[in-house]
Amino acid sequence: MFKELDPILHSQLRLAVVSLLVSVKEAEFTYLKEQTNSTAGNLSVQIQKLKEAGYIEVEKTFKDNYPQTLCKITKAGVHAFEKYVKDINEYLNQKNK
Amino acid sequence: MFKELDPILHSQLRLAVVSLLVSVKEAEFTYLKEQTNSTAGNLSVQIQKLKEAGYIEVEKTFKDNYPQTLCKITKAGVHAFEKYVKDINEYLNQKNK
DNA sequence: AAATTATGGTTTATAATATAAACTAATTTA
DNA sequence: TAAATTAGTTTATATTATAAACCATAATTT
Repeated sequence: MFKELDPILHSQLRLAVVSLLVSVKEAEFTYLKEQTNSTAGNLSVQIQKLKEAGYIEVEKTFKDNYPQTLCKITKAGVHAFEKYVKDINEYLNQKNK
Repeated sequence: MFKELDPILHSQLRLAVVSLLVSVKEAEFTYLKEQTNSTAGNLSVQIQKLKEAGYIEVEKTFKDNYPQTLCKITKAGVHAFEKYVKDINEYLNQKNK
């Protein structure tokens, strides 16, 4: 009845990041930091974990002389997100059947 | 944009328990254990936390000579659950606006 | 040009969490 | 009466999330 919730996504900040990347397709570190209201340290760690899980790709370049970390979601990331949405909805909707 | 997710409810087992109690209104420990596929230890701890948060009420009685732990949701619990559902939906729906 | 501040992060330390394992206490069964 | 079952609780541990501290380079100020 209650399916296991993907522990990679069942984390407030990682879920927010993936949620953003699903719609945006590509985003900078600073953009994600602003949108999620997170600290740089926390975001850095969670981006690493999402990368290790294969849910996002991270590209490090330079922009206007400053380092730039670009994140984009992978197919696995999209699939995992969609599954998470389905799974958690069984917890949220009264139609727990 | 992304609201804080109530840390009491943003936990797989506690969310499952509250989700059940919202519809069932009252349930035994053993019923919750079966429905959530949890271990007794884990469930015991999470029930304590939900009780401390004021989200559920716990009544301990005896039934057929065995101890029986009855849980029912409180008004605060219902409100918190409804808020959590609203809040996490902003993470789940692409209409992040 | 030296010192200071800002940018864009990473690494480390810590506190909180989730979970399983071990335990308790009473009851039932063999 | 010994073993197993029921219904939990407590304790220990491993994982997490998070903030604090740190690092390197660039830009700015004096």
